[in-house]
Amino acid sequence: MSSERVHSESTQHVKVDPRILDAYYTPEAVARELVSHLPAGVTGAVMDPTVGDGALLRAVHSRYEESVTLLGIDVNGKTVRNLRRERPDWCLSQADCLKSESRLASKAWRLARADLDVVVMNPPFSHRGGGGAWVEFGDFAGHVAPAVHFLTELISNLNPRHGFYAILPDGALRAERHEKLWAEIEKSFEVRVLAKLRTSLFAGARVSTSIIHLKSGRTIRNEPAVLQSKNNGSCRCVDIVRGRVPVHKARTSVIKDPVPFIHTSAIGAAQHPQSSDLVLSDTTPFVLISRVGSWRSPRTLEIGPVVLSDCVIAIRPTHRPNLTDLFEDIVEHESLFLDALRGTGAQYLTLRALTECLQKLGWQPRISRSGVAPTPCLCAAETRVIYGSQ
DNA sequence: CGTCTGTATGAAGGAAGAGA
DNA sequence: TCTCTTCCTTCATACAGACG
Repeated sequence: MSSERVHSESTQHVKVDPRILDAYYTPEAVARELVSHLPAGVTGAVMDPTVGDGALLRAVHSRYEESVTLLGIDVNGKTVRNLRRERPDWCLSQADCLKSESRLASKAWRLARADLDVVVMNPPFSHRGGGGAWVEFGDFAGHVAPAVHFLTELISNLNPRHGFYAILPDGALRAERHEKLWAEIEKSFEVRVLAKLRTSLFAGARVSTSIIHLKSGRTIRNEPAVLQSKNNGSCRCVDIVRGRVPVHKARTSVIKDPVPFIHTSAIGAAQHPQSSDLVLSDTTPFVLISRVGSWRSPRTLEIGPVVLSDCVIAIRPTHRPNLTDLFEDIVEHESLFLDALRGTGAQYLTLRALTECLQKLGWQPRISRSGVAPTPCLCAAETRVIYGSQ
């Protein structure tokens, strides 16, 4: 996972300077899983640019035995020296693959540039506090997480016949800041998620990860189909409102005039904590769903006002009689929302992902501010909305 | 008055770590 | 070991003050 890995037993993790990276080894089981996805006819060079204790290359060797040449690079000199003693037949170099001068000086990199079959990799993951690196790729320029930085450097400089097989955190694949970069990558690479890994595979970490494959060639995306949903011909506009009040603030606020506070654990069952910030209160009716954590059955809430926790999202139909239709649509197509829940750590639903889900169901969502009265919709349907006085 | 720069605030994404 | 809550970080926008 990390180019800062220290040689030791696999499956253990070693904390390095937390301002830089957490270092984890690739567990043998994960290495075998990744290698099982490689094609049968690999006969040339296979490279791991963050070789660490060599788990990935060992898995490659046990599958292809002597038919492949193994190249490994790691930024940590001690790691490379230890591995050289263990595996004198591998070509191992100490270099920083993120720096062109450093990698160009290494023998393993030069051999990989000349002729390469496959890259297997488990790059350093992003983590809290990491601002990321500035990356330029095609028309994309921006800050990306370390794992994505690594991947971008490699796909920009190597051309393996069978492509790149990488273990990446969900954040690397799903974060909105990477969205444009992936769109750019998919212009010239076929990108496939081969497997999703369990969150507990890396000892000491809780990360959602996947094995992905990038191969030269354009990805053809299927247009998302609009699913069948109830449509009575009326206005299908809905407001998406993300709650704004963190739980800890709700607890410490001064009581003025208690307003029900709605948190994930209280979906459908309003609580009365200490908060009463009427400015942040939202007008029902709406369908409540949780934003962070696992998917819970949505609930409708028809009596307001309420204060929404920042962990929940309210979906409010502009045409009030549509509340039941909206609720039933969400319940019926729950799998759509389950698929949209992603995250390296906890799972969460982004407003964009939610918007796409609702669009697939034939709704016309727009993102509204919490605590602000709903404005009439601009759709063609002739419906009038009256809130508050009903 | 318009522009530039610095600061405050808000919105949203996202991961650590507590607790079950 | 896994789930879920808490709340941190980043980015965007609004606002205020300095300056020409």
